Order: sequence, then C-alpha cells, then structure tokens
Amino acid sequence: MAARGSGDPARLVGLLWAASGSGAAPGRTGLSTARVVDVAVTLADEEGLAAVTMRRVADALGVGAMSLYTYVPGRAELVELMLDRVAAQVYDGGDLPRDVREAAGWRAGVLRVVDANWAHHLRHPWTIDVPPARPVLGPGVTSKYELELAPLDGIGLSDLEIEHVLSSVLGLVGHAARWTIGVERVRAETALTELEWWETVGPALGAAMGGRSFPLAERVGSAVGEAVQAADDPELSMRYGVERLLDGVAARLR
Amino acid sequence: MAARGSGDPARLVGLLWAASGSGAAPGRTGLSTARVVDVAVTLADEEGLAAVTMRRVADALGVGAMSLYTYVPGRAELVELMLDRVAAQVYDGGDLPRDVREAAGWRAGVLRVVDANWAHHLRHPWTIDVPPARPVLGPGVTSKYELELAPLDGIGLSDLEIEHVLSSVLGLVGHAARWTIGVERVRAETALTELEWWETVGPALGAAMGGRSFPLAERVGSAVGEAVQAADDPELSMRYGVERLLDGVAARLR
DNA sequence: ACGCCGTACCGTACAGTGTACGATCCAACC
DNA sequence: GGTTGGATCGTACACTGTACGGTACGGCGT
Repeated sequence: MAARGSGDPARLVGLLWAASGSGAAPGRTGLSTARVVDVAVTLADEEGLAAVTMRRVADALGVGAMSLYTYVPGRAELVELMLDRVAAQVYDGGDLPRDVREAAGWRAGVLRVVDANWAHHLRHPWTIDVPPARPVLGPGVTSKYELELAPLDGIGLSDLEIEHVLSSVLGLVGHAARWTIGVERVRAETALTELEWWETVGPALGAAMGGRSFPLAERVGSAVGEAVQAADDPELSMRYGVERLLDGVAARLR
Repeated sequence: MAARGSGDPARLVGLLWAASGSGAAPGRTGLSTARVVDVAVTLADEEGLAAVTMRRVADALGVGAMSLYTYVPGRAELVELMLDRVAAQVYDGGDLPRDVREAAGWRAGVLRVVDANWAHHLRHPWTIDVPPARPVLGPGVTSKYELELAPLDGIGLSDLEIEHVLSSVLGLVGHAARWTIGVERVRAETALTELEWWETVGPALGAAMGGRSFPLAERVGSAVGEAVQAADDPELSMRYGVERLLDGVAARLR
C-alpha cells in the first residue's frame, strides 16, 4: 500500500538515483527504468515532448502501455527522469567550467557554462517545454549544478550572490533558447522563412494599423531587421546580456 | 475560398487590429472576436491555459463549440489574440516608463518595466505557458514595446543595443516568473509547502545519494535555503541579475 | 518435481482534446 | 415571396493519461 504511484516525491528520488525502487532491476521482458527513460529521451529529441506518450514509448520498447507504470510512476515523473538523464551529459565531451576558469579566468568559466547550456537546449529542444518548478534532485542535475558553481566560487561573492548570478545567466540562456526554438518550430510548421513571413505580414500590417504609428518601435525594429535579417536574434541578445551582466558582477568584485 | 482558416498570418493581423476580418462585427448571437477573446482570458486567469478549450469557451458564451471558428481561426490564434489583449493592459493603472525616466532617470524607467512585467505575469500566469516565437504583431504588444523602449532611447546606446538590453531584461523577468509560477503550481497540486516537501525529500535524498558528495552545491544550497526558507527565490535572483545587468550597461555609457 | 504466490504485464474503459465536414437555419435583399 | 450567403452547430475521428482488474510467469518452499 505504498502511496498512489504518482505523487510520492521519495519514490522519485529513489528512481533518480537508481539505488532502490521497484523498477531499478530489469523485469522479465528486460525492461528497466533506465531503458524506459532512454527511449523516451530519444523520442523527445526526434519528435518533441508531445510525442512522448505512454503508448508510443511502450511501442518503441515492444510492451504494452500499462507496463511502463511498473518502472515509472507516471508521465510527469518520466519527464523529470529524462531531464536528469540529459543534464548528466551537458559537460560530456568538453572542458569543465572549473578547468576553463583555471586556464582563462572566472569569466571564461561562466561563458563555458553559457555555451554548454545553449548547446544542450538546442540538442534537446524539448527541455525548454518543461516548466521549471521544484528542483529535480537527481545525480545529473545535481552534478551539473556543482560543476557550474565552480567558476563563481571564491572570487569575492557571497554564496547567495553566486546563486543569483548563476541563476540569472541560466535564465538568459533558457529564455533565448525558448525563443529560438519557438521560431524554429513555427518556421517548420508554416514552411515560411522569416523573409517570406514578413512579406506576407508586412503589407497586411500596414493596412490594418490604419495610421497609428510607433516611431521608436519602428526605428529599433528596422535596425534589428537590417542587422540580423529577421525580427530578432535571441542568441545575439542573450550574449550581449550575459556580457553586461558579467561586467556588472566584475565591478562588484573590487 | 480564403486560405484554410488556421494558418493565414494576414487574417490574424486583421483580427488583432480589429479593422477587418469576417469576425469583427457581431453575428446574430451577439458574438464577436472581442467577446470570445475576453471570455478566454477570464477563463485562463481563473483556471489556466489548459482550461481554455474550444468547448469551454463556447459554453461560457452560450454557443456551440464550432461557432467560435467564425470569429477565430483556431485555438493557436485565439491564444495570440489573448496575449495581445492583456499586453495592452500592462501599463494601465500606473506610471509609464517614459514618465518614470523623466522623473528619476533611465534606470528607474527600466525598473518600472521590470515591475510591470513581473506583476503582469503573476496576474496572468498562463502567459508563461505560451512559448515565444514570432512576435505577436497586434496593437497591445506593439504599444507595450514602444513604451518599454522609451527609457533606453537616447542614453548612448545603439538601436541594436537597446533591443538587446530590453530583451535581456524581459528574459530575466520571464524566466523568474516561469519559475515562481511553476513552484506555486506544484505546491497547489501536491498540497505540500516548501518545508514539508524538504522534510519528505531530504532524508530520502541522503539515503539515495549513498555517499556521493557535492560540496559546493551543498554549501550554496544551504546558504540559499537559510536566506529564503526555500530551495530558491526566483524574484530575488532576478532583481539581483537586473541590477548587475544595468550596472554593466551604465558602464558602457561612459 | 510440484505447487503456489507475488508481481510483471497488459486489455479495456473513461472523460477529455482540436477541428474537418456537412447539415440547418436565419436575416436581409431582389 | 423566394433566394442566397453566411452564422451556427451535431457528429465523428484519432488521440491522451491512467484506474481497474485480469492473466501469466519466474522463482521459491517443500
């Protein structure tokens, strides 16, 4: 009579650390929590989070949908397990922020964090669809956090400030990724490039606005349009924002 | 034979500006695009974006579900109309950023933008569930943009830089709001306060980790925990990040 | 070798979703 | 009075997460 499958945080922690939990060891079809999560991640990478339905994951594993519930409490928990799984791989084939910091300074270390997270989101676009809530307390997320704090440790910030800076940097990256991926998606589903879209919408907009004018918005909008050949370039904004943020942090260190 | 209802960007622009479009005028049941959008916003405010289904909106209006398609091309477009509608109200009962800037400087003007957007997201939590993509080119969003550019205009930044700064600031606010609202939601649905959650999860975590240690994460995590009585405080991080970002921008002006 | 039992497995069912299609009905114009 | 064009909407389809209850199998005690 363990708590109703879904909704027991302690059970999830067990599964995350794969230490215990009813689904840690393979059952008679060779299934295991790890295999379920791996297949779900692959599916999400290829077709998006919406394609990760219990039925499709089960199909890919050659079992019935309800069999998954032996290894995973429910879909929500499956998604958390997926997040922890991919978080573990963020720094896999590349320098650790700590090493970059030692070679090139704390700022370079933070920029390594930015690049790694940017690449991470683009590699697993579905990660931006999961609304952040309580932290996922698994080994992947935790060790990622540990690695990312390193460049900011011992440079003269309080522990609270360290957290604020990291959280702000990741916020900027996450927001830009959300935006970029969102644009990519509508482009894919409307089959319209940015230019084609503007050519359709621009005239309609002019007609619809009927005389109302927005001088600042128009000036800035067209400056941006000329610079990046699109309505916006989230990555560019994000990198500018990160640099200014780090300027501000650097000024604090004196 | 107008293009298939959904998927025609020009039609949407028309509806946004309420200038033309088949649904601009009320039909024989007194329905209009504006009424559909208003009801949808109310529903979303009260029960979240997931409650905004065509059937429920139609019920609230006393018509059949399919009648909505006369006034709105589809659910996706309805959501964009909702976003534009609420964007128009962001600065309704409060100072405009331009006026704040004139009274107290550009920095105060930007902070007014921060406060207004923060309040906006908390008032309409469903806004964080809409992934940003191509800009919503309606009167609400456009005039909001126009107002928010004002504090940054003419202080020595290029047009491109102005856009980067505003976009970064809004990114920080949006990220913090997403986070705060996410936490609020799990709290509501699990009926567990932060403290209760930690008391359940903490021991399980210690047991599951089985000796692995994360010195930095633990040190910073507990410093944060003591300071804010929770695993994190997104608003605090966001405000710190904004201040440092603006420090960085200020340093550029010289 | 045999029987039993816990649990892995899964078929079915339910209350929902967005919207395509085609039928119906009504207001206004000739 | 007749006709037409558009507003209205009933039905249908393919799909979702998961509760419930039944089946069948691996490993154990004897």
